[in-house]
Amino acid sequence: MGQRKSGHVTLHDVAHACGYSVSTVSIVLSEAPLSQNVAASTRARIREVAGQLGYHPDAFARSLRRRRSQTIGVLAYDLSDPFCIPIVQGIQSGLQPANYLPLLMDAQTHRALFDSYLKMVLERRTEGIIVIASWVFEETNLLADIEKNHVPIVILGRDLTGKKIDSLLIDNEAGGALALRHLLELGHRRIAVIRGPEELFDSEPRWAGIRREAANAGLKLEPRLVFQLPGLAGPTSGFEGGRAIAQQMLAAGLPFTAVLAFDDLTALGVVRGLTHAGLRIPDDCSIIGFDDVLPAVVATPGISTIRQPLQEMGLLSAQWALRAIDARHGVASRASAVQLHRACPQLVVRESSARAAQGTSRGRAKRKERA
Amino acid sequence: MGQRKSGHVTLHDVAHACGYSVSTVSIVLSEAPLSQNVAASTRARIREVAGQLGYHPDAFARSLRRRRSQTIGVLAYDLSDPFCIPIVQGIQSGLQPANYLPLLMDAQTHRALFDSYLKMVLERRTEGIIVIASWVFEETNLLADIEKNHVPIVILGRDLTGKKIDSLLIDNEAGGALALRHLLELGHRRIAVIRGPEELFDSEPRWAGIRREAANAGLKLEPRLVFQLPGLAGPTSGFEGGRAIAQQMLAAGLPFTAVLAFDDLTALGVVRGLTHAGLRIPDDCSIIGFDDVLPAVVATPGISTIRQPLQEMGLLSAQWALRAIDARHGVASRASAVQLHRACPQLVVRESSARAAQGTSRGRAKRKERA
DNA sequence: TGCCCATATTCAAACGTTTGAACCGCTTGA
DNA sequence: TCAAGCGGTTCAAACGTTTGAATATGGGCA
Repeated sequence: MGQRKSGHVTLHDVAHACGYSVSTVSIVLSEAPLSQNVAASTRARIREVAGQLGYHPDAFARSLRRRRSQTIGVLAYDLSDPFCIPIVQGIQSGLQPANYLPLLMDAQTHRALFDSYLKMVLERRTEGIIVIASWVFEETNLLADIEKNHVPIVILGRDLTGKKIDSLLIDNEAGGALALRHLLELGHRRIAVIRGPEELFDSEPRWAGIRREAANAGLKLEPRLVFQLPGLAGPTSGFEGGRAIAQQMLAAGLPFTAVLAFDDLTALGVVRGLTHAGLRIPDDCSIIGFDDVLPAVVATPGISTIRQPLQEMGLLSAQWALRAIDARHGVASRASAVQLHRACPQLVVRESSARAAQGTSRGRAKRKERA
Repeated sequence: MGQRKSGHVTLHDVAHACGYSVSTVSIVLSEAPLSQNVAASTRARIREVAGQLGYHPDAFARSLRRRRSQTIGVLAYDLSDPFCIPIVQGIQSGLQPANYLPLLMDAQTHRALFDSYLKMVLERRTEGIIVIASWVFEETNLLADIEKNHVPIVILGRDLTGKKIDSLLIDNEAGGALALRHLLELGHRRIAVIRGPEELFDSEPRWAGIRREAANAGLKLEPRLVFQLPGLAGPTSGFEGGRAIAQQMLAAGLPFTAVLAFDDLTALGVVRGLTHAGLRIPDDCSIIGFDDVLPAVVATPGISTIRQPLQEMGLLSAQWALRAIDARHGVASRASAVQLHRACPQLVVRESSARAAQGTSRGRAKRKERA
């Protein structure tokens, strides 16, 4: 039919087919302000022909000319972590109304991939970048390039306001405290804690919150019941770590009635480890996780956890990015200060936590206090 | 510094800064064949300046000129389904070596979103489209537009070869048979089956495989123990469905020692339902799922399941797409016939399936044969 | 008749690249 | 001495849009 060198239908094709000039066709199809001056009959005719030919405007040419890509880059450190998904969905729903498209990239925890994607994002002229919680992000020297190219960034999952980057994260300290308080309120005093891996930013403040809450309650945490997850590697490393630590816990020979795990996958690992050792959850031991990801919902027993409002956080990050873009184009007030949002964690009680064993009506007789 | 109207550093800026023409700079930085003719000192100088300025080529301008977007669109029906993630990763790793980038979009099961994304994909001139298993895809009239614009499509998760679309899917029939065979080999005869929702393409052949295997083994499936999942809505609808059906199963009053669930989330729902009714898995009842998604791995007991090689399938789909693109550019042999690949399902035995209750050494005494 | 206004349409330049062809100054073999 | 060749660099046109300025057409009004 009317196609030219490239396989695509162009404005030129449509113009040729209906006898008007490229300009007119462009004005009509892009609904430019000028299109009010175009005769209604012409408009109709052009639209009709465009439809017949299956015309879709070329985003490259358009973006090149308009200098807007209508795209923002989303860099996830690992999509296979169920943690990322709700965030991505939130971002998407935040972008949708503004007709922006997320350019989603999964670094799969590979540093090299991360860098190369960051470069691609820059090349594709995304008007903003949202980074989902990445270890090493700040080291990368691409950050300088990003600044040179004036692309606004939002980071989700850690505080980089010190580097003048808008940051959004959960209030880890409050979350840690909330988790411990829940266990305390259920009457637990002998509580094992699994701290997060050292290279993860969340680990420290979460642990601080736990200690604070313990201090408030006059509880002294037994140091031998405090464990530390090894570094992360792969999506199930939290699970494996939790499982291994559960065994260590039992081997330690100290009594405990509850475990506060760093996150949900770790909690699920603990469930596995303790269950295999013959304990029952929550009758013999309560467990609480963190994040509230899908596996925590569908496991049995359902895992009590501290919920991160991931979707809301994603949404907000998208809105921030859009605002920053507007500012760059002079729409909104320019040069507002760098922002920080600490999302509020929320306790979700499911089946993995229950009153401490002694004197409970619900629990069956404890069969083994420990291995 | 040297920036011009757009906030970005352009070839022109670099040329200006180092005193060479735009052409030379382009030739050097894009490593065109001609760059061998450029003096080594010039090359070095240009690279140096480009680096200093933080130059990144504008993908729009480049793609416009080269008529290659180096991008393929990936349309997932719902990213929050853990099923999608390994596929996406597979696609990504298949695209990586060819330096193609996936433009990932999550339709979130919304028909309207799906259409608008499809349109965007077309506008962004992705050179190919991979669709992950979508109910209604074939209905959409955009399909005609896609054809008009000559963009190769691959669909993952159903057979659309009838519409001349390359298709990749699991051998559902073999998978269903495999699942049943596993239960039979463990000595189960009273087996409940949960069929998939009607609108899902996988449901029917999977059920056919089950019936075939049953017939082979001379087993007659009890019709009152065959259930049907209601239509899907949301990521946890499979779980909720399985849970509800587990209760119906018990209420039916018929003995059964195993459940063959449509997928893993359904299986997890069944675990929840039966566990709450006081049964133990697998001692009192074996359960097998389908897919092998993350929650099935980290649940306790781990869910025995039929694994789909999702990552491999994703990888293959990417390779197909790339091949089709090559063909369009005359590199590979043109016009090969439409392709179909049925991936081979694989049994993964975990903890949710065990020998049938009677006469087993492993199982504890069955406490309730049924509710 | 000439002038202005409104309406409907087109011109042409730009966006930032890539690339075939052209150019320039030198050497070199005939 | 000259044509040919070559290394190194630049010209200029194109890719498909958008858009401010320009054009053509036709009244209406003085």
